[in-house]
Amino acid sequence: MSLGERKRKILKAIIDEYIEHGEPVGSKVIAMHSGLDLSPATIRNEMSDLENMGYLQQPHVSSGRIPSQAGYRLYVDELMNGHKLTNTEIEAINQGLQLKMKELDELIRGVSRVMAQLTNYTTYAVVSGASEVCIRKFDLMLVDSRTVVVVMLSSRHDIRNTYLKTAFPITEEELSVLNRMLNQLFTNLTLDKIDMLLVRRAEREMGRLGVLVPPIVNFAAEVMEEGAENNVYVGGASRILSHPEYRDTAKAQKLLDFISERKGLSVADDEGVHIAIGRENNAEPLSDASVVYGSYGKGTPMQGTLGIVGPVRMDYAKVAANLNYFLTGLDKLLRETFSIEEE
Amino acid sequence: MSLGERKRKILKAIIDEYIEHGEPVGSKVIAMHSGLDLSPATIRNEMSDLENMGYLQQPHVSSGRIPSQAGYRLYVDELMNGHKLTNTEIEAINQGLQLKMKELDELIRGVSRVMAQLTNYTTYAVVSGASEVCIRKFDLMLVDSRTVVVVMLSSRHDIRNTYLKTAFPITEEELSVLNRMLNQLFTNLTLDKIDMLLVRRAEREMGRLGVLVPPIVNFAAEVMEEGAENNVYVGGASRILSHPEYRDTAKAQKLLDFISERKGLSVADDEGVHIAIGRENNAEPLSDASVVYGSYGKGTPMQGTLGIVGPVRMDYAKVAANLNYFLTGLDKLLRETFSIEEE
DNA sequence: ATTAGCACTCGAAAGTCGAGAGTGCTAAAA
DNA sequence: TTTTAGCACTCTCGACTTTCGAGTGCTAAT
Repeated sequence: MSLGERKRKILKAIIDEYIEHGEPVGSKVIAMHSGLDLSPATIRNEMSDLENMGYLQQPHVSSGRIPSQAGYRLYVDELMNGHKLTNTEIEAINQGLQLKMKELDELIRGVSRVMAQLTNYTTYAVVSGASEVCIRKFDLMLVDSRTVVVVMLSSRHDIRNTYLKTAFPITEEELSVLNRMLNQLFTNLTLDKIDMLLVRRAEREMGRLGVLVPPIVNFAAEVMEEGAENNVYVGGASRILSHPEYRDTAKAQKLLDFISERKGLSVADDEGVHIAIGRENNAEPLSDASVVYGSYGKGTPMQGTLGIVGPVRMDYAKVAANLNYFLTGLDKLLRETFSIEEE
Repeated sequence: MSLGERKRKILKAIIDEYIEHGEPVGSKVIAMHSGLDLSPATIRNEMSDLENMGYLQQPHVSSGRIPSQAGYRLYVDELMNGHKLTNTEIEAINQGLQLKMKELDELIRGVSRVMAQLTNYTTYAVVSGASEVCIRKFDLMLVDSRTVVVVMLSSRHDIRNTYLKTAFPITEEELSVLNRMLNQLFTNLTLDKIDMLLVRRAEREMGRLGVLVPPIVNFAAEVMEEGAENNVYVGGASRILSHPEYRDTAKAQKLLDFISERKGLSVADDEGVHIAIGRENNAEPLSDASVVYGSYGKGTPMQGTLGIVGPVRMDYAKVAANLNYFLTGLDKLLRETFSIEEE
């Protein structure tokens, strides 16, 4: 059953109005401000129809209507205007993007923070785990004669480090031998290719520095394991507090806790911005929240999803437009960084 | 004017009771549960005195008393019982400490998270800036023929990295020359010792790899600058929401915003646990919050302060005991790591 | 010095009431 | 057939009142 043009216009006007003001909207306001030249009574009839069709609902009989989740869905799919980014927004996004490109491993953390600032909603970024993680490079540095810092670069472009203490002093020369050996034996191997035999062999070959091998390999294994998992960052957690639908602290906390759990957040792996409204999120704590999300960096080792979480009454047009622009920019930067040519 | 023993006992009983239940306490409860063998009427007289002395206050005339900030101060200084850590707490702390000792630069972030989990309050950790920061080591890695990762280790034991792209392919050999040169020229220099002449000279000497010198030195300068600043991490931001005094979202947000500002938080540099109650914090947004904080790692490059922020009605005994134990453990670990012997 | 007794105060919860916004329905107008 | 004016009706919201009870301060007796 498809809606007539007039019903669509009225529905759109109601939702626009409700998104802006957050209060049930009555027939009078729509009659006046919608541009349609109709009396409140006519609007009322149409509203009644829209309610029967499931697009609107009435908190109580003597109050205006608010959109149902189905109503929002239709709005998002077919009714809402594209939001034209303001210059301020564009500038803020561009600036946000430049911020952290220097330090790739901090990038995503920063991105989710910037996006939170931009939209005033809580955001999350999921860095997708890769199935085949390996260590690209080991690098050992001597801090003092008995302290070694091990830096390793994974195929996911994580750079991780760990400190090791030795019982005896070691020299730069010894260390560089160990360094070379680690890079020969343990780079570009996925976790399942590293077995105890290999570790033993390395240990034996290295003489007295052999004791360093197991802790280093262990740490490497940890890095690889973590690299295989999705990694989630949350930005602007406290921002949901500024929205009236989360005036109730318990509700706010439930949502925040769920997000901080870092599980069950929507992940995209195709182009474009996705919107999940209320119960469309298949997670109970999100049943009265909406998530706007999209994928970035597809094809690069840093691919992932950036999402914005807010109340169902959210300015979808604006948020989606912002996210879209942000994603496009981020994508471009990542492609340049990882030298992926457009085909 | 010093308090008689009986008044002290009554005051202690009142504050204990109030901390536990959060509601104004009346004379009856104290008469029954305080162990003192006195009638409510007597208690009332004493309470009246205590109010005149400024240790208690009455929300309204027909309600029980609550402690004033001065009352809490006295309680904290002289009245409260030491809290004996439970086995569960000890275990949780020990586990929390081991968690991240491997990765020093992640350590403090982790510490503040663990402490938040432990106490169910919002926490912060300030890593003190050092006045004389320098780069200890540079380390260059070739990711692919035109991408270099620069890793640098600062005297603050920050390990930071940045990605550089070159217009032309470079070899391992070239890179190791650059690496050696950077380590010779730019390590162990504070920021004020690095001038353009030095950079120019290095640039010239390096031939075609010279173009890499300025961005690397710039980044190093950034790292040094940041190392001179205090660095603040916040843990468990959403936890204040679980305390009834922050049922009011606006209030909660004001406090959270202040903490996230990362400025004006109390820093300690002597032994032991400090407690600042309400307006004792010299920051307006903290005027009805309390901060329990203490210093760790004194003498190591990672020294700083760990603090817990909560409502004035806080279980000081428990929080202080937990923090104290945590700080001691952390301190010990840091001293071992940085090989500082006890004198 | 302590305590029982009692009048008093005041906040919180429940109840009452009128105003106003908004509806649905009906009958007239277009 | 569609639209609209008119009107009775519903229900929330805020203001006001009432009731209840916890807790007090004071007085007089112990």
